[in-house]
Order: sequence, then C-alpha cells, then structure tokens
Amino acid sequence: MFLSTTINGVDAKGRVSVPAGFRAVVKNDPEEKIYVWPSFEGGYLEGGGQALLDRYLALLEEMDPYDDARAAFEQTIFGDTRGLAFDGTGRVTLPKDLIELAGLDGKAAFVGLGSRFEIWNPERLAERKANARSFARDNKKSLKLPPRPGGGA
Amino acid sequence: MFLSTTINGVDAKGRVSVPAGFRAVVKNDPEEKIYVWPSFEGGYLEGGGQALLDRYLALLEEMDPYDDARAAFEQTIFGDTRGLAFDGTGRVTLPKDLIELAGLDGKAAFVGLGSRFEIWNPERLAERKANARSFARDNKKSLKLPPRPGGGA
DNA sequence: TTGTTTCCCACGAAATCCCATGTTATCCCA
DNA sequence: TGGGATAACATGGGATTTCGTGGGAAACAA
Repeated sequence: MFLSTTINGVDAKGRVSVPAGFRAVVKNDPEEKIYVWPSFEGGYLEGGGQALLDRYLALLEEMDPYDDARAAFEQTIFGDTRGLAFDGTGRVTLPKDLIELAGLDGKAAFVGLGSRFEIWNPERLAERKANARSFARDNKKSLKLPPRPGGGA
Repeated sequence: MFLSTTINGVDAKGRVSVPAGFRAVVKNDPEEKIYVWPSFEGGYLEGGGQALLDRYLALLEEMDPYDDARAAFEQTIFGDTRGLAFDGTGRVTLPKDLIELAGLDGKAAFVGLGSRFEIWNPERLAERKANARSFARDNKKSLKLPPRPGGGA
C-alpha cells in the first residue's frame, strides 16, 4: 500500500527520488515502474503501480464499448499515462509537461492513498490538506468501520 | 485485540517500545508493522495493524470515486499514516512530527481500544480520562449490551 | 554538431541494526 | 509457600546501512 506523505526534491533534469516505501510496493511487478498521469481535476498528478492499471483496465472492459464515458476514460487514463522506470538510485525522471502541469518547482510531495498516490506541489497540497482535514473531522461519523473481513483478529 | 494501557519511554531518537501485547497482535501480518496517524481531533495519535488499514481501504473503495468525502478521508487517513517497523527488540521510531503533534515528552501511553489503539502524552491522557469518566457516568443509561452474536462467548 | 536522455559514481544525513544491560515478571522446585 | 533461577521486557548507546541528492560521462536523437 502507498502510505504517508513525503516531500522530495526535483532537480534541473526533472529527476525525483521516489520514496523508498513507494518503491517497495512495485518491487515485484514484472516491469518495475510507476505509472503517472494528470489528474482529472488538474493541478496535480496521479499514479500507481501495474496493479492499479490492471484494475482500471478491467473496469473499462465491463463498460459498454460505445459508452461516451468509456472513451473519455480510456483517453484520459491510458492516453496520458506515462510509465516511469527507476534509475540506479530509485529516481524517476518526470516529463516536462507533467512537471509544469503540477506546478512542481524544485519540490514534489508524494501522497500515498492506499492503492494509488498523488504528486503535488507542496504548497498546493497544504491548501487542499487543510480543507480535507476539516471536512473529514466534520464528517467522520459517516466513516463507519465495516465488519471484519475474515473474522480474524 | 489491542488491550489495556501501557506507558513506555521515548528516547532521544524517538524510539519507543511497543507493548509486548500489542506486538503479538500484528505478529502474523505479512508486513510486521504498526500503522500510526494523527487523530482527527489532534493532540494524540491513532494506530492499528494491517487489518485495520485493509478495512479502511475496503470501506473507501466502496464509496463513489468522486465523492468529496472519499477524497477527504483518503487524504487524511492514508496520506498521514506511517508504517512503522520493529527493531530487534520490539521498538519503533516515531517520526519527529508525530512526536510533536502528540506532545510526547519522554513518555508515551499506549491505549488499547480493541481493533485499534491510541498513543498519548500520559498527562493529556489523564485529563481526557477524567472527562470520559464523568461523561460515562452522566450517560450510562445509553450503554446497553447487545444480544450475543452467534450464541458464542 | 547540439540538445536530450540515460547511466554511473560520490557524498552527507538520517534511519536502521546490533550488542550490552537493568528490571520486572514468571517458572520451578524444595 | 517461599526463594532462587530463568525468561521476557524495556532501555541505552554505538556501528552500519539505506536513502536522498548532486554532478559528470556516455549513449542517443535531431
């Protein structure tokens, strides 16, 4: 699982260290890569491992072939997704257009969200975080724990 | 299950012994870790094992992908959660920001709450405990035991 | 060439591992 | 039932490894 938030530097070449914990998640994928694309909302990037893409693919194939939404998702998700390989020290090179799109200016915040992650300009992230946090506090009652899956401890 | 309250020392490196009973709970998880994040209310930490995170993840994935609440919870729960591994003697290292957030000053109280636990500055905990106690006394009528589930103990 | 991308090596800071020790709880046997 | 032996737990400090970062050389493309 992708967890926690880490801020790493983006150098002049567009290179950024992927947090070690994130690398561990995709460690055993056939292609050891992360996949990154622009978010729908704009202003930041989304990403994940092979497993996430597989799930999106399966989801799309259940949709009607002539559904407009399907085409739109296919375009957006797969059309704009880049597969990024690690260099010897665990960095990836972010394409320039993605760096601009996310407004990454020397720093990038990796935010783990379980099955996927986001990449933010740290200042933009701080704004959204403040909002999310107060929203979550005000609505936490709506987040109920489901029964335990296996019944185990 | 995480049970009872234990106070252990936090050393200069941020290391703290996880109570042996808590360690036993996550003993057979694939990743032998505990997961810790700031509480919504602030001022203390919450934590649990892999099982708890899985439950949150499953819960969130049932929500609408574009529900604001979902995004807020994802961000707040997973974005701020740290996975902490044990050293050879059963300690974890708490990140500095979490130590500050909880006001841990040399001591940390682990409070077992069944499926999860909390980590408190012992003095703050004593305050809250006093409040909780009087609240419980004033509201004890609302605490009814449910019928026994399957007839089991 | 000229610009871009990939690979490789080097360094400092920080997190992690390892060994030693005090203390408390548990066990066993007289 | 007491008392000593044994094991489990919590703690402290030093050594080692990992991680993130910077720069340059080699391969590639235009």
